[in-house]
Amino acid sequence: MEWMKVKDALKAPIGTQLTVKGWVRTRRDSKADGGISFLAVSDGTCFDHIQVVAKNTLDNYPDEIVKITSGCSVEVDGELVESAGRGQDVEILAGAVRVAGWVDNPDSYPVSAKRHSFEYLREVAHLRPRTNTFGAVARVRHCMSLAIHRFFDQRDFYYVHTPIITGADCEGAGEMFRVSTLDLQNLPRKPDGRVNFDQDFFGKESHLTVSGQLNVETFCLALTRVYTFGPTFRAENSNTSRHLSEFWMIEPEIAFGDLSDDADLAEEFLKYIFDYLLTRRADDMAFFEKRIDPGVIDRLKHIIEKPFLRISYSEAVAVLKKTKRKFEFPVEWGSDLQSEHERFLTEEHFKQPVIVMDYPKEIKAFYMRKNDDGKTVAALDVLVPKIGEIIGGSQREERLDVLDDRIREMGLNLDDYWWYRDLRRYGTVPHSGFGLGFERLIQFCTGMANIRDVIPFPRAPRQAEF
RNA sequence: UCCUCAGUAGCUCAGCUGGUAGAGCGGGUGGCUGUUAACCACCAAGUCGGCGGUUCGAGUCCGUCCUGGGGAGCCA
Repeated sequence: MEWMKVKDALKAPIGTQLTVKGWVRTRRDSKADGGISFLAVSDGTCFDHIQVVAKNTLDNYPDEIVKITSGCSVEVDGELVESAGRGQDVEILAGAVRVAGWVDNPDSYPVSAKRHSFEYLREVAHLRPRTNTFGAVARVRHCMSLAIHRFFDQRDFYYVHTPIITGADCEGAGEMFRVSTLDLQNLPRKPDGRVNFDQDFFGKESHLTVSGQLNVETFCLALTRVYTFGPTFRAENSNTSRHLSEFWMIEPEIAFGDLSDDADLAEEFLKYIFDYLLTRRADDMAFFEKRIDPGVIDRLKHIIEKPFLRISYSEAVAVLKKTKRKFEFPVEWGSDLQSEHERFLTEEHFKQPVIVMDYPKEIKAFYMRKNDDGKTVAALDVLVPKIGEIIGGSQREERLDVLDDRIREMGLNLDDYWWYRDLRRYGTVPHSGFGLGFERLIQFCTGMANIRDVIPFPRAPRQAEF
């Protein structure tokens, strides 16, 4: 008999002879006709499980089937039939049920058939994929990854694998994890007492990357349109529902593109991937809508349907200063917009996604292109309801002399950026890009409150068990 | 890192002003039922986060450490 995944079995014609394999969610018994057991079997290929009907005529009924508990793995041969009960359209009338793996101690099975808190499930991260929520999150993550790659592929972007280990301590995007093979108990020293990194694996200090942007720019200025999508690391001791020590980031970069092109790309990107998600994972999204975050589907549709408004930072500040609404943090030209300001703009004032452009140069990174006014840089933030900033991007400074001034202004060392500066010496062009955190994207489109629940194995301060 | 709340059966929690522990779910057994958040009865299960202190006596009070949640900062 053909092994069918549950997602296909649920749609197969009545009468199909098939085998399904998976894990039992629940077993319910009836005494009718001398005994019938109902097994809810899930293989994770879709949100729903399939019901298996096992009758007492099966030879292992009394010895095995009635002892099956949540978590047991089974292989079932049988026929797909119309369900004689309510609650499902089809079910499998079993001809054979083989138990592949028992549950050692059903009394203490960590993900028993009951409600569990997310906090608890984090402690059993190896078993939580078997729950409705984490199965759905895993499928949504996959779907969104695919959507991102398809979006870029269809638009002639090449996927560039930027390095995980970096010797360039450049970006200043927070604390970095050191990569070293030196013996911590016996560090080689220089005469002045400092650690001698000449003897380290790479012959210099090295760290885990905090961004692939600088590297991907090099390929942008050769392949025209590129993107990275990979893990990034921050050693910040920040313990919140929106931060991880290890997370995934998407960073496209376009040559011969200015800030306006960048904004176009960001808007088209978000609309595409959310539409793809709603189309392809309707089952999981219905679950998130019903059980996790009512309203999440409307928020996504809102982004798909509404045009993104574009305003300057200065205009945004003017709007915020004019409103009667009280904020915890004051609004002043020159300081960064707080989350409450961003949400006010997109949720209450404009009631649509907003792209804020041209921020004061003091609050933005050195590589962002200086505008003619001398006060602002060509940066953009895409603001959406519920979370505020979802994307941050900029046009990069392509003029070597201006870039050098900015590096010096920020107190950085020109030599550290020698290869980055070379890009401005050899065939420089205007180029732009943006970045977004993949897990925050998944949080947004599932409504999951804690970022540790949208990545399979979260890494956070004091948390790397699995 | 700071502020704040919490840590009691496998899980979620209750336990008033200190007198040596209880419920629901889950699990087991039996009854009933084409079951599906099933229902009814019974049973098992906890050195009350660790260490120290106050007290005749601490789950309950004090100190400290560990762990987790929420918020802040930082940011993606």
